[in-house]
Amino acid sequence: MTRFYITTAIDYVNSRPHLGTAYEKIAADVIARYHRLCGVETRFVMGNDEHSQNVFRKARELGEDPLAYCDRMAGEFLDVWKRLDISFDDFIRTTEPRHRTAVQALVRRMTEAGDLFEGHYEGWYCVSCEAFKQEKDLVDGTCPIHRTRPDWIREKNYFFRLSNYRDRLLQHFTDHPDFLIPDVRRNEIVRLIEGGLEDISVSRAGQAWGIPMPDDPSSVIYVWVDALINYISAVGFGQDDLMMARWWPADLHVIGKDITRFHAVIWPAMLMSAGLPVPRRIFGHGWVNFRGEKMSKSLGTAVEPLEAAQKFGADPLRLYLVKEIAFGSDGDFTWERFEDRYNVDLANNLGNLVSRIAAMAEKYRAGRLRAAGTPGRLADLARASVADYRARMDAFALEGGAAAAFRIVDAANEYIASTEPWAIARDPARADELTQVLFDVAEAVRVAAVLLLPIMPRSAAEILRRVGDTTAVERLRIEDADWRTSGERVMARADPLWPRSDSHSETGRPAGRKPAGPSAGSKRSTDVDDTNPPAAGQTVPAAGLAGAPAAPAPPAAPSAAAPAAEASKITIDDFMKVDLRTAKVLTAERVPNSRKLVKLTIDAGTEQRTLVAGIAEAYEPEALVGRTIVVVFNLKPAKLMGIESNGMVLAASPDGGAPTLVSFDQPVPPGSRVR
RNA sequence: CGCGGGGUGGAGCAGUCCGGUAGCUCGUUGGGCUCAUAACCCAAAGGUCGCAGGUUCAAAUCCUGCCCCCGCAACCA
Repeated sequence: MTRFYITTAIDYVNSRPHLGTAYEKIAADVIARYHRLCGVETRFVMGNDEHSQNVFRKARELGEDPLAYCDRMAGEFLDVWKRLDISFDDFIRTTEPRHRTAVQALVRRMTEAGDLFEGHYEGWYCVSCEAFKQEKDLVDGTCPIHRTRPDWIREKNYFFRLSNYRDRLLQHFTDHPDFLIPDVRRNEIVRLIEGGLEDISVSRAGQAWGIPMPDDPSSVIYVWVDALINYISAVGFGQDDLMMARWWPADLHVIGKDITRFHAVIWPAMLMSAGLPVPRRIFGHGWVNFRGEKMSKSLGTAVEPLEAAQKFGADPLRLYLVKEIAFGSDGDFTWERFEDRYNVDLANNLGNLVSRIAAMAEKYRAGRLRAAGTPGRLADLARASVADYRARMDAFALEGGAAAAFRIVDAANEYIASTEPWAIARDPARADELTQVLFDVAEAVRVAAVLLLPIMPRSAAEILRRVGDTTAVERLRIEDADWRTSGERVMARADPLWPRSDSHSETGRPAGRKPAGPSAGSKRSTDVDDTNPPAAGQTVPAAGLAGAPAAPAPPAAPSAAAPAAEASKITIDDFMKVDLRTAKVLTAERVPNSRKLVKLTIDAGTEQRTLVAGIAEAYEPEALVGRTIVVVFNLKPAKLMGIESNGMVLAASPDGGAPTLVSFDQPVPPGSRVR
C-alpha cells in the first residue's frame, strides 16, 4: 500500500456535533494516524454538508444568511475537531467552488453515460408547507396543517437509472467481499440490492439552495447526491487530474450504519456511471448510546463532545471510545463508566506505571537507564503484543489494538511486582540485574506508548518524553515499537499524568474537577499535527494541550438560546391568538401499535373533542381519566396514526425526562380560558 | 408477519462466521508488596451462555420454534 485515502461522513450543520458524531471522527482519526505510523502516505478528509434544506431553514429561522450561517457552524465544528485532536488533512464544505465544479462534472458524466433522464415527480403540494404531501397525510383532501387544498404539481426532476446497476453492484459485492464491512452491514445491503433497485430522483426543482444542474439552472442537485461527491471533489475531481489520479479511489469511507445504503449502493453506482473506480472499502460503524439509549437532542441525552473531553482530556475520551466499544458495534457512554475507565486504565495502570518507573529510575539510577544484560520475559510479551496490535489495527478492530497495547502495560506492572526492584536494590552485588529490570520496564512503557500514538497522540508523546525517547513524534514509525536492547534513557519525572478521580457523580453529569493533563510540566511541543497542515483558510485555534483548560464549557443551563431571542419575541396579540382552555378528560386509551400516543376524549365546556397526546410513556391512560388538563383549543387538526387530533395537551418536557402535564392547585371548571 | 441489533457469573462486554476445557474489565472476599497516583501483584467465590426442541461423540457456537429488550420507520400537534 503506497497511500491511504480515508474519509468520514460529512455533517449537516443544523446543530452542533454531539458525541456520536465525534466518535466517527475519532475512530477515523485513529485509523489515519495508524497508517501514518506505518509509514503510509495518508490523506484524511472530513467536512460539512451544507446544501440541506434543513440548514437553509435553520439559517432563515435565525435570520441569518445561509452561507454566513454555514461559515459560523464550520467554525464551531472545526473548533471541536481541533480540540479532539482530529488530524484531518483537508476539510471540505459543499458550498465551496471546488465542490460545485466536481459535482457538476460528475453529473455531466452521468448524463453523457445516458444514465440521467428527465421525469416528473407528481404529488400534492402544499404551498404553505412548501412540501409534497402524501395522500395518506391529507384530511378530507386538504392539508391538515393549513386546511387548504394542496395543488397537484408535476415537478420536473432528473432521475438516475439506478435500476441498471443492480447486477454490476451485486457482482462487485461478490468480487470484493471486503467492500462493505462489517459483515452485518454487507448482508443487509446485498439483500437490499437483490430485492431490486428503483431509479432515484437526483434533482429538485424550485429550490435556490444547492448546486444547479449543469444544463438546467432551474433545478438543483439533490442534497444526498451533492454530498456524496465530496469524496472526489476533495481530491481534485474535475480540476486537478494529477491529484485525483493519486488519491482516488478512496481506501476507506468511515460512515454510520444508517447511511450505508447511500454509500454502498447509490454512490458506487454513480461512480460506475461516470466511469470512475469505486471506493475500496466502506466501514459502517455503530452508534454510541447514552445510558443505553440513543442520544437525542430533544431528550437531552446528547452528550457534548467537548464537555466529555473537558472532564479528563481529549485523550481519555478517545481511549474510552476506541477501547470500550467494539468498532462496528453499538456502544454505550455513561459518565460513571467514563470515570471508571479513566481511573482504571489511565490513573491506576498506565499513569501509575509511568510514575513508578520514573521514580525508581531516579531513586536507584539517578534517572539514567541503560541495558545491562539480556532482556527479560517482558520483551517476548511485548513482541507478541505488537504483532497482535498490528493484526487488529489492520483489520480495523481498534478495540483489539488498544487492548493489545494495554496488555504490555499490565505485563510491566506484573513484572515489577515479581522482580521486586526495591529488593534487588538492597544487594549491591545485583546492580546489573537491577539496571536491566528497570531498563526493561522503561522499554515496555516506551513500546506501549508507540502503539498508543494513534489513539492518544498527546499523552503517548508525553510518555515517550518521560521515558527518554528523543525521537520527534512525527518521525516515529511502527518499527519503533520493536524491542530495543541498547541505548541510554534519560528519564523525566513529573506530575502524575492522570490523577485519580473520585467524583462519584450521582446525577450522571460530569463533576467539575479537571485534573492536570499529561502535558503538565512539558515544554516540548507534542503537536503531531505539525506534519499535516490544515487546508488554507481554516481557522485553527492554537490547540491547547490535552489537559489544559479548554474553552469555557458550553452552557449547561437549558436556557441557552440567547442569540436571536429578541427577534423571536412575540406580541401580546400574537399570544392571544392561542386559545388555551381547561378541559376534563373523559376517556383515555392507548393508541394501538404506538409507544407514545394516547387517545383522549375531553370535555372542554362547550363541546367534547377527541385528541391525541404523546404522553403514553409517562402516564397510564386510566390515570388520566377525570383529570383537568390544559389544551390548545384552536389548533388545526392533525392526523396521528390515523386518528384526528383536535387540539394539543400542554405538558412540561424537561430535558431527558418524561412529560409532565400542566395541572392546577384549585379545581377549575372545564372550558375556562387560560392565559 | 415493516427493517435491523441484542439477551453470556452482581454490572458492562468478548467469544458465535470456521462446534471441542466459557474469557476480559469492574465489583466482592482473602492474601502479598511498598517503587508508585490509598495505586500495584497473587488467589478465591460467583455462570441452567433468554426458553424449548433438534443435529452431533461433542453446541454459547449449527438447525427449528418461541419469549423478552433496544434502535430505525410509521405517531411527540
